[in-house]
This record gives sequence, C-alpha cells and structure tokens, in this order.
Amino acid sequence: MKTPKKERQRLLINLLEEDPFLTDEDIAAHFSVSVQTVRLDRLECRIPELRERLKSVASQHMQKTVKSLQTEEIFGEIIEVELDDKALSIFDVTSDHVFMRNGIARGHHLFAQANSLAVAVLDDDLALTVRSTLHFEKPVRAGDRVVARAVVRQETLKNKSTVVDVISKVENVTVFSGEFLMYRTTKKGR
Amino acid sequence: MKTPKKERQRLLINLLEEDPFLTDEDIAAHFSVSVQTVRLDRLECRIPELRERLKSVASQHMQKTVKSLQTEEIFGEIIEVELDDKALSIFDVTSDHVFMRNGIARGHHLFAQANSLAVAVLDDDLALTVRSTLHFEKPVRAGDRVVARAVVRQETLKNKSTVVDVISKVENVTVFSGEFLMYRTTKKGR
DNA sequence: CTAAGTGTTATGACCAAGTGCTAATCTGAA
DNA sequence: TTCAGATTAGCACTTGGTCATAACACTTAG
Repeated sequence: MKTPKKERQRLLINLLEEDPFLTDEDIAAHFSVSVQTVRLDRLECRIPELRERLKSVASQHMQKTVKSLQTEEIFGEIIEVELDDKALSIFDVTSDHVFMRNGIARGHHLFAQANSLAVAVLDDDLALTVRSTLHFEKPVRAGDRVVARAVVRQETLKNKSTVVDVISKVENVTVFSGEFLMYRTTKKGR
Repeated sequence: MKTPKKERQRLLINLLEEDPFLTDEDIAAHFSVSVQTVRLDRLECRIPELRERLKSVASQHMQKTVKSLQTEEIFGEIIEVELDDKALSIFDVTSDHVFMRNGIARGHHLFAQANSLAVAVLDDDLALTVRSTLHFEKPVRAGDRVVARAVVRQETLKNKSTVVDVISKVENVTVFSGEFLMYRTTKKGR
C-alpha cells in the first residue's frame, strides 16, 4: 500500500484543485492505484467527474467575465450624469480593493472612480486627464460605500481645458477629493 | 427552409460565444433543424464539440485566475527597490487598459503603477497616500512599456510625511509625473 | 484457526455526447 | 426533368464516465 487511503484522498482534493483536467486514468497513474479505487475515492469525497468539474470551472469563468466588464470597465457604478455639469457614482469597496496588511483601500481605486467619473461627465470623444491634485482625507475600508460627486467648473467649459472637481464621501464624511484638469478635443455638441 | 445555411452558421457562432454550454441537441432545437445538420455546421465552421468547448473555456479561466493574482495585486512589475531611496517598475500596456474609443490608456492605470511604486519604496506597514499631484504629459497606448522611477525626497524622511516623486517614461519620453505625499506610521526599521 | 471487516481490483452493462462514414431524401433552379 | 447542394437518417465506434456485483488481500477479533 503506497499511501494510506485517507492521505491519498486528501492529496486527491488538492491535486484536482490545482488541475481539474485530470481523468480518473490520469489520477490512477498518479497514485499507482486502479481506476476503480480512484472512482471510490471520488465517490467518498463527493468529487464529481471530469466533465462536471470542467462545467463548473467554465461557468465560474462566464460569471467572472460578465462581472469584469462591469467592474473593470466602469470602476464604480455611475448613478446619474448631467453632461458638462455634474455626475455621481458609487463604489462598494470589497476585500479585493484593500491592502492585506492593514485593510485600507488602495489609493488607485479611489482615484479610478473619481477619474472615470470626471471622464464620464464630459461627454467628449476624447476627454483626457492632463493634471490632477488629490487629497486622501481619510482611510477607506472594505464594506464602505464610496459616493463620488463630480462638478464641472462652468467658467472653464469654453476652453479645451476644463476643470472637474470630485469629492468622495463615505456616510457623508469626505474621504477623498480631487481636482482634475481635463483636455477635450471636440467642441460641445448636442 | 427556416434560415439559409450561411445565416444560420453566423448565428451559431454568436450563440455559442454567448453560451458554450449547449449540446448539439439543444442547438438543433433552437434552429429547428436536425442534429446532423448542426454537426455539419460545426464541422464547416470548425467549432469543436461541447466537451472541447468547455475544456477551452475552463483553461482560459485557469490562466486568468493565475494572471489576476499577479496583475491586480502588484500593478506593474517592480524591478528594483532601494528602500527609502528609489525604486523602479515596468508596466506593459495592453488593450485591456485603454479606452475603446481612442486607444489611449486610462489615467488610473498610470496612477496605479506610480502609486503602488510609491508605497513599495517606503517599506512601512502603513504607508498611505495623503496628497498627490499628477501630470499626464503624453497619451500612452497599447503596446507601450511604461517605466516608472520613484525617488524619495530625503529631506522629508525624518517626518511621518514623506514625499515621493515618480516619473514614468515610454522609450525615454516622460508620459507621466506625480508627486506623492505619503504618511508613514512605523519608524524606520532595519 | 476461522470469520468478519476493510480496502482494493476486476468485470460487465449502460449512458451522454459526441465522431466518421454511407446512404437516402428534399428542394430549387437551369 | 435533371442535378447539385442541403438536409436527414442510420450504424459503428470513442471517451470518460456510472452502477452493481463479485472476487481477492490483509488485518484483526473471537
């Protein structure tokens, strides 16, 4: 008996977590036991067959790709926009956004929300950030809902360079503020 | 004939892109044709069978999860660090990082690289960005390799607040510069 | 020593979702 | 009418399994 049954089943779980693509035959070879033994092990550990494993991995993938189109592309959900005037977005901070060591949100996520909002509020084919000044007022943690408000400085709107002020709050306390100097190419349409 | 063959095959490709989990039988029902017709269509379009489709979707997933642990956590690969002095990182811009409309990299990616580097160069349990001023000098595009250099202003090191200057270049041309005022909690160790 | 229990292996019937091949049928246009 | 292209059907075979049943090997308790 190479490895005792219990140990082998523990290893089996790890093995398939790492590589779910193995057939029973592969696994049998790996542990130098018969295919039937592998099947019994899977039965006991409630590990589904190869095809079912792939199905679940694939469906996780589908969920994630849908999610990433929302999460990564927009970075904060934009709630309302009044073009060339003001806009509002919310961003729910999760454990994905914080430093492991201290649980505080990485600055670039707050910046990303604010910057995306500054781009969105100017309805321009080519709105680019040229300069910006940021103030990280208070640390933000997982679970916080950050509400960002962007306001376009009207007196700058005639120019190609426009200033957008963004203030982000958690429960009505300012956690971040930024001033974004944006460059626009096309004139105001519509 | 419900839909002409060519049209049906076009739709088939879209259909499976959306939902790769359909069996030939499902597809046949969807188009009101026989299973054999579906098989011929798949053959012509070189679309693999269900099991192979899931296999490839699942393997994409495995690649992505590995990738995201590297990409999202570190944001630019840190090449060298001299603690409390200077650091260097590179970040390869891909089509994932640019605006679809104009192909220019989103500002927050450049910020993320610079900000991460500013955090990394101060070897502190709790190095937080307090304020920063950014200059987006030139647009960055997919394919560009951005090299960011962070330099710690030595005269600020005694304080809890330290200034880190970051300059990012593409082929030796400055595309971004930022001044990061960082807050540190623990005293200089080691 | 023998019987019982656990773990392992073997065997055969069956299933889902295919591939590959051959053959028959349908259909529209020349 | 004829003929090609599109469609459908049938059958043998493949993979990677399930399920049930049986036969060993080895240890241990009576």
